[in-house]
Amino acid sequence: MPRVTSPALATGTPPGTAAQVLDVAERLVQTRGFNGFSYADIAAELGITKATLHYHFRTKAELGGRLIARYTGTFRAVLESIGASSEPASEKLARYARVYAEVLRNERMCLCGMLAAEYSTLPPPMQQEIRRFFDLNEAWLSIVLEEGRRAGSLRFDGPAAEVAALFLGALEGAMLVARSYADPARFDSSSARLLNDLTAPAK
Amino acid sequence: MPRVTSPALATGTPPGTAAQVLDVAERLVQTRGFNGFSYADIAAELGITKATLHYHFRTKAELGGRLIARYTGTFRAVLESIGASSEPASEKLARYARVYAEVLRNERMCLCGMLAAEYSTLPPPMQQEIRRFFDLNEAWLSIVLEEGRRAGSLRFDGPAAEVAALFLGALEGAMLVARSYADPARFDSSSARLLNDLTAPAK
DNA sequence: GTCTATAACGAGATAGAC
DNA sequence: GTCTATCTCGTTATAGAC
Repeated sequence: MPRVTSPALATGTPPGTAAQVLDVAERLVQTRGFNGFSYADIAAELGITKATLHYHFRTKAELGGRLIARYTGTFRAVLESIGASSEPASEKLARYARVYAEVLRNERMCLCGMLAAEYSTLPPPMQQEIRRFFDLNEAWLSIVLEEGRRAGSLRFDGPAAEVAALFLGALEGAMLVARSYADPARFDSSSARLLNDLTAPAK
Repeated sequence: MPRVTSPALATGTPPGTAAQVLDVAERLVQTRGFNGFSYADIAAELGITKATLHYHFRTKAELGGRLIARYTGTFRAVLESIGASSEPASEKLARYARVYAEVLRNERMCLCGMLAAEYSTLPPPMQQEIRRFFDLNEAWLSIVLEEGRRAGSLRFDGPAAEVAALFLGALEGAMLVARSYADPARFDSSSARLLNDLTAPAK
């Protein structure tokens, strides 16, 4: 028998089983890694069987792929939202960093940062989607950085793409290390310093 | 029958089974993660049985602990070597970054950076050793940074410990992302930029 | 769409012979 | 110090009833 039959409300999508599975799986990947959880973990948490999981996501690789796709989609929407605002580029970068800080405060690592560690053990389709996530972030960052440099709110030398790569990597690494100390303030410190180097700045 | 009975030479320690196991396991952790390999992988590569592995390392947790201990010890020696030189602090930092670049060129992630991703799945003794590794690195970096600021070869604001944390995290993150692209040059770019921000610098 | 049951395999670990 | 043999459990995945 179906466990939950919540009706589709006018507002928002109801939490169908597939969505609930994605929610739990996402948290497990972000905290334990793709090789650090099993279908049994998800099933136990939702009170369903592993067989039901396989009905919604035939294989773990497929679940992983859909996980990244959803995460990237959500992220893209956030980036577009921040990008569309009329704030100075420096503030857009600060808001971007705050997104990562929020993830960390939930005791999680960036989904794709976590998967990047396990990269060589993942199926090629997942690998490709991970790179796409990074590409998306760096492309967005490059645009914001260039915009800030033109407007004078940011100062840096060389290609914006290089600064974007540094910024992204530094945030990912700051999350990675801060998590070992269960200390979000560690991340905030590095984040603020990165921002400051781009605004106060050079020479 | 014993597979290899290489005599202990006057120079260096012969590659006993335990050391060979550590070598293989280290590479597997750095490329696949602690949850991404098994005793069977090591045994197959060395042509021994899993039982033999358990003789040298009773549990996988013990193997993991000894792995970090050896890695930290090697790292400590490298840091002391760099620290003892009479080069300017900026060059010491550059040499430090080159150590990471070398790891990446071997298609590996920093051992403890990798383990930091899997942190929440690891036994507490391993967790503590991971933090010790980061502590060691940040303490060393703090000293070098302070030394460089006093001597005038480095310029930065605020506590050296904060800059050390940023520097360490940024290198770890740069490795993490660069590995997904199999592109060491990505790391070199971020690394050079970090160094430059500390030497060319602020305001 | 969810269940029970089970297949098929790999994991970490141990006993005991040599 | 290394082996063979085995145990126990967890893993992904499938078949078929409801």
